[in-house]
Amino acid sequence: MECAIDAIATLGYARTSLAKIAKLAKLSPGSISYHFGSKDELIQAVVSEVAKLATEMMEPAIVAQPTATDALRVYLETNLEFMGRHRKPLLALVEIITHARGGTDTPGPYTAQHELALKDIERVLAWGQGTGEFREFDLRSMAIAIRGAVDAVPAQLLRNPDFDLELLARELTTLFTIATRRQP
Amino acid sequence: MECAIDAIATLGYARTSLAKIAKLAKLSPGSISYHFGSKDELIQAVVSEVAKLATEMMEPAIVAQPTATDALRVYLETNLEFMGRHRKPLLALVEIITHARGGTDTPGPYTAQHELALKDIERVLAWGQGTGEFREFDLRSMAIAIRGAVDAVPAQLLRNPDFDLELLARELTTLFTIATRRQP
DNA sequence: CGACTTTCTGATGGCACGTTCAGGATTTTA
DNA sequence: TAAAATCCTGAACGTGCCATCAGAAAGTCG
Repeated sequence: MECAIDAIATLGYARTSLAKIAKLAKLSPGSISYHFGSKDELIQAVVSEVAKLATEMMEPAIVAQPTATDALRVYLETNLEFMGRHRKPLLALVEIITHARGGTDTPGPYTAQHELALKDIERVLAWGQGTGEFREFDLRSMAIAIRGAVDAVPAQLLRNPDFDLELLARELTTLFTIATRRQP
Repeated sequence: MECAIDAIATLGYARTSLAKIAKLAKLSPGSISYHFGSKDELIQAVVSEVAKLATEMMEPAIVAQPTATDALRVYLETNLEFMGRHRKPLLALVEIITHARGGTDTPGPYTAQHELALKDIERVLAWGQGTGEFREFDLRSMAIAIRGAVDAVPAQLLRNPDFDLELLARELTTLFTIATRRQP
């Protein structure tokens, strides 16, 4: 799985084959099929692992915040911090999620996950509107903007490895703090 | 090319083959190679066509605005309007851009295009900061947030065809108007 | 030490892909 | 209408892919 992450993050999803992963792991191609059954199961295993790692790192810090404004700030901070700390796993995850498409009919296996991420944000936003911290706005639209900003980061990271994540984290928190708060 | 757009938008980039496109166009596979030389050239032709269509539709309206605030608003409006009007071409374009990766070394053919898009936004933002309409913020960070929000839309559109683009356009313009303006 | 399970190998089959090509069909030109 | 240019076909080739499998290798246990 480590080598699979490495391969996907380096080569991209499309160019990653079991043979390439096997070479990285110094194994024969058949050996991977033996352990994981199929390529899809290997991919699924990688997704589960990284997603678990991410939520374990982020969720506790977020729900511990006293106000919605703080929760939103910590949401952005922990997300970007995770990207800095676990670059390769994250890039692999993004590669997989953006490239995996269900058949013509099936809705695709990871769209549900994205929907869940939006719902998480909406919950924080609804909280802030409930307490009066936030102004009135459409929950879904604001959630899309927030998640969109976060999802844009991996591409930047891929292009420029020296990208300043801390600066972006500060800017995004002030940006969305201003954009969500009740106006004076 | 029309059928190529249709195929990519419907099936996704990975599942689109020359054979599938040929079937849609009621042609034989060889015929496509005859006209375009290679698959890459066909893809390139699609990208050029759609990109030209997009810039022709959006750029004049944006540069005609008197203030940076207006320009930013129109930037968001025209972008989302284009997505509503030309859904399939846009989805195809996004599929291609996000899925095309250069070799391990080459930087990828379309990353430059994305960088250009960010630079365009930064120019508007710098204008607004120069005139004093906008507060001080990091240009790149704000541009990433804006572009990220716009780029998140196609995925939504794919998931929910009845998505309310006009509502989103209104919400995003107020969001970023508030986020960029000089504070009272 | 010998039997059993677990792990691995490397060749194999079947498949889809992009591309090529000789030749037939169609349209344009003279 | 005859010749020439253009367009198209459908089969063929080479490649890379995932999955399979008989058997070798390594580890485990009575």
